[in-house]
Amino acid sequence: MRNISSRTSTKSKSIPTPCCSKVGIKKGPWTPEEDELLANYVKKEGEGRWRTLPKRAGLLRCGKSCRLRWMNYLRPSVKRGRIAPDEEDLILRLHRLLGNRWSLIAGRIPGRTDNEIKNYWNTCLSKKLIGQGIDPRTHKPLNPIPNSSEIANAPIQNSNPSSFPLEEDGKVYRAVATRVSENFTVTNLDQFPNQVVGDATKNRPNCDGFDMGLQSGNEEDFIGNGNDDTFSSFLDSLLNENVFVYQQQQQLQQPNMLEPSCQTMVSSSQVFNHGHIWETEVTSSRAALGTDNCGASNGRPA
DNA sequence: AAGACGGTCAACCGCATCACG
DNA sequence: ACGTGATGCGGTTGACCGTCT
Repeated sequence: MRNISSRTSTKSKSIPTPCCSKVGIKKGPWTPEEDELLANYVKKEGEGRWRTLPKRAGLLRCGKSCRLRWMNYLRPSVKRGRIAPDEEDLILRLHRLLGNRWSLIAGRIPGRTDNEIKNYWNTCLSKKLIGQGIDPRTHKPLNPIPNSSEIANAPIQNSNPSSFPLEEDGKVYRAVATRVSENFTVTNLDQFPNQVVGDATKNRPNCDGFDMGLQSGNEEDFIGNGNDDTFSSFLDSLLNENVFVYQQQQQLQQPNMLEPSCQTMVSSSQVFNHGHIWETEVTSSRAALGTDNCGASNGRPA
């Protein structure tokens, strides 16, 4: 990680913006003095009220800039340094499950920010996947081999779905999973605010090419209130299942490509799943809205 | 030695959602 | 129900730095 102080004396960007266009509002890299002012103020007064914070803290910055600086750099819980191999593995699996939901992914990796993970993905991981012949958006082979694509494109069926009420960061999630014969297909990992379920399909973040489908917010499917433990354990199980299928696809395409850490996980998944083939199909937002170019249909079959 | 090039990452931008009156 | 300000999120930009030629 580059030392921030080496960048603090650089020229500020000068493009005017709606929130920073006021005369006297500073832009560009933060100086150590500004960092200290902000950190001291937030430690003393707490987070929030970002709009008025700069004035109260004696900073010539807009509130957005202050919030970003605190969240991505100054917060004590922010972990600096290189992404560890196990973190990278986790990012890969979470991205396969969640798509470009950087804040959700970051929420599962202690000390890492969404910005950091997003940067790491865009600069390192996506290129690494492309180099391995894998589409970083879909996590499927760029040039599918028929046999392997059979796994990747296992039919999504909708008989007897089970809903998983989940909650994280104060938001409620729903994952609808369907077990069909030997295949377990997660057909929906839905997110919606607890209070406005009906708006769940509006403006979902970019799914970035996932094979997306989204069940419209149907409150009858929702079973009670979940908690973070439920979400964690469910997501963990998804991750374990997901890595198994992921490695299966990779093995079919490039048999000698597995890294040692992944091989270990595959073994455990195989034991856990009693040799069954598991498929995880995670769906996300924008396709369901008809506002992206993912080319996906509107959710699961009825 | 120096310019070109590419990678990295902090910061900015626009937009959507939330909260509240 | 509606309007408005605050907050949060993902995409993009551009400066810095190391490596290559």
